[in-house]
Amino acid sequence: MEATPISVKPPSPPPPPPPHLTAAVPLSAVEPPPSPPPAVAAAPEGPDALPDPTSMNQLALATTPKRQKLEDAADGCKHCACKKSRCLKLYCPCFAGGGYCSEKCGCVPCFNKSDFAETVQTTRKEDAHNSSSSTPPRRGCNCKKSSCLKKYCDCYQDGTGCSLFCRCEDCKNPYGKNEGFMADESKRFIYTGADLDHSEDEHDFVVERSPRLQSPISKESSFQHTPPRSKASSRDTHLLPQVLSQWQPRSWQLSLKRQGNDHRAVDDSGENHKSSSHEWQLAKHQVQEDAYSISRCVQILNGMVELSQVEKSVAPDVFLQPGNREIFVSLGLDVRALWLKRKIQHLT
DNA sequence: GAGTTTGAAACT
DNA sequence: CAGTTTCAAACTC
Repeated sequence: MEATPISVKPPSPPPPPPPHLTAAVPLSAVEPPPSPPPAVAAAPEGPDALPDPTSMNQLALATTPKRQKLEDAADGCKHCACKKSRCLKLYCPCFAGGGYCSEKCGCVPCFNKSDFAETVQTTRKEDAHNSSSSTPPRRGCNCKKSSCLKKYCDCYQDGTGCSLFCRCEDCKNPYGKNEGFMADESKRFIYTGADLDHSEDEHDFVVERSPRLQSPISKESSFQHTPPRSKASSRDTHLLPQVLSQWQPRSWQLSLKRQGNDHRAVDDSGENHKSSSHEWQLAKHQVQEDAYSISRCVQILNGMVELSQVEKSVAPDVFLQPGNREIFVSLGLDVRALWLKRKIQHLT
């Protein structure tokens, strides 16, 4: 999610195109030329055609798709086909992706063009302004019926496994299930604190119910299978530990908020808050540390198709340096291999 | 190609 | 903030 340039859910609607604009430029004038039928994707479809995850990417690349997948083109346009949103709402993948629609889009009418840059900018600006800064960017999917087996699922579509950040139900993502492995004390702490009864003291909740905080990322059992991918997506970031340092699950925020409230409540005693805050910091630090563990790096390494066996055998030496581990994990998928190869060269 | 299903965004 | 509606893509037939 992605590096989400704009708010995912702005609370107020973007304004319609300014009257002067629409008056000066009739809708018909901004309608894109009839778009060619979407190029097609021969991706296997239907429940029976559940992809072999290991061959999925090759298959998608090698065959003519039955339906063109909305993915970034070179110009950043996703080739939408909006009809009602005027491409000024997040329904429009081009708008949501921060780019303009292109001539290849089939959208009508379209105001997400450089011709209407002012309108677009105003809309974005207001969206950003209206959106709550406390709302974390969406991470992972929220599938309920598709079992993460279809492209409705962002994770599946990106060829990534679901993570604990997903809220999917009955997850069967072939790239890696979200099995709710955090259904132990760690989960309660990290993820679903809000599910618990908070009528009791929050400090007890934090300290006593999470005696051993484990990293959701480093716990390898969370991902049943993560095959190599040929496609990288910004949305993959929901799997990356770096997210942990940038994003706090709602429950964390709630927890902190409550701690703040408790703070007022127990201000006189003081110590409780101080110690829980300390515990909190320790726990957070522990998560971040686990996220950059050697085992985590090796896990990522194993899934990298860009590296040879020899390189993979040497790469762990690079991870001996904690700084290297953090860089490696934090790097985007597209440059991770390049960076690692360079490091390996320095070693040898 | 039309109709249905799905999940996210927008709205109430 | 939960429930509903709207929207556009994915999917089925």
